[in-house]
Amino acid sequence: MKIVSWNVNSVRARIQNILNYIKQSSPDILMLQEIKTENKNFPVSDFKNIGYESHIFGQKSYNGVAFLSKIKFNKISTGFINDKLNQSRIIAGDIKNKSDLIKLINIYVPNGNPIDTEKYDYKKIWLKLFVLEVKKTLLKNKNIIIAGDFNILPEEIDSHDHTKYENDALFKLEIRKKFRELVNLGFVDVYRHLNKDKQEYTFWDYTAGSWQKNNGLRIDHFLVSNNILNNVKNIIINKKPRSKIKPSDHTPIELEIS
DNA sequence: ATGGCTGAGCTACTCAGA
Repeated sequence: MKIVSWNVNSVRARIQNILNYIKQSSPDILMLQEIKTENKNFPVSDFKNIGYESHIFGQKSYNGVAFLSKIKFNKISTGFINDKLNQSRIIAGDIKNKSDLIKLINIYVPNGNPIDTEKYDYKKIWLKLFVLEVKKTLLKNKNIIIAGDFNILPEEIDSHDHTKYENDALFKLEIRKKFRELVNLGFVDVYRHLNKDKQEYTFWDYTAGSWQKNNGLRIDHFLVSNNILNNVKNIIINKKPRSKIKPSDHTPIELEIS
């Protein structure tokens, strides 16, 4: 089964790129972040026409997450944490994989910049609530996949120049500690697990020729719980969509499980 | 390079992104 996570930076502005990507890559499940639209304006029929059901947690202008899926989802929920600002940042649902029931949690973590503002406090509180809720969820289901735009650079190797990010909400030590805390509940950062020293990115800023210079960041991640780590076959950062006309600033990360 | 693009909402310009 192929499960993909992609921050598309507006589902409506990106519809043709997304449809092209799906036709080439044919994921079983596509987890979208930053759809930037309300449920009623989500292009459900465009995806239905190529065989995908939509499960949407939208918001006007900002944020918003969704699942596109060829397979059936159960128990879709949009209230995973009590988001203090009522922003649409998490959608979760259960899927059947052979005899396993797997909970998929699709997240768009707050950016948190600049760090001397309430935006940074919101990111910290959000992460705290999220870690607490994942810990509770693990007691009920040991099979969990968390994927999405984490807005966290886990280590120095995950950016083109970590010295520029020491006082950035993506790389502040206390934020990276929250990421470690989440992993230490019993997860594996799949990309880093299978690529110990490789320096690849999932995001390149639109400005300053970042893409051309490969000045990127690895901030989109797949965390798989230890119980299903043996099911992981492969993980790939697919850079092709970032090279297209009118791209998202993020590119898809693709997980293959058995 | 001290935010240099981009999208949404709206229809001039701000907010947000990372």
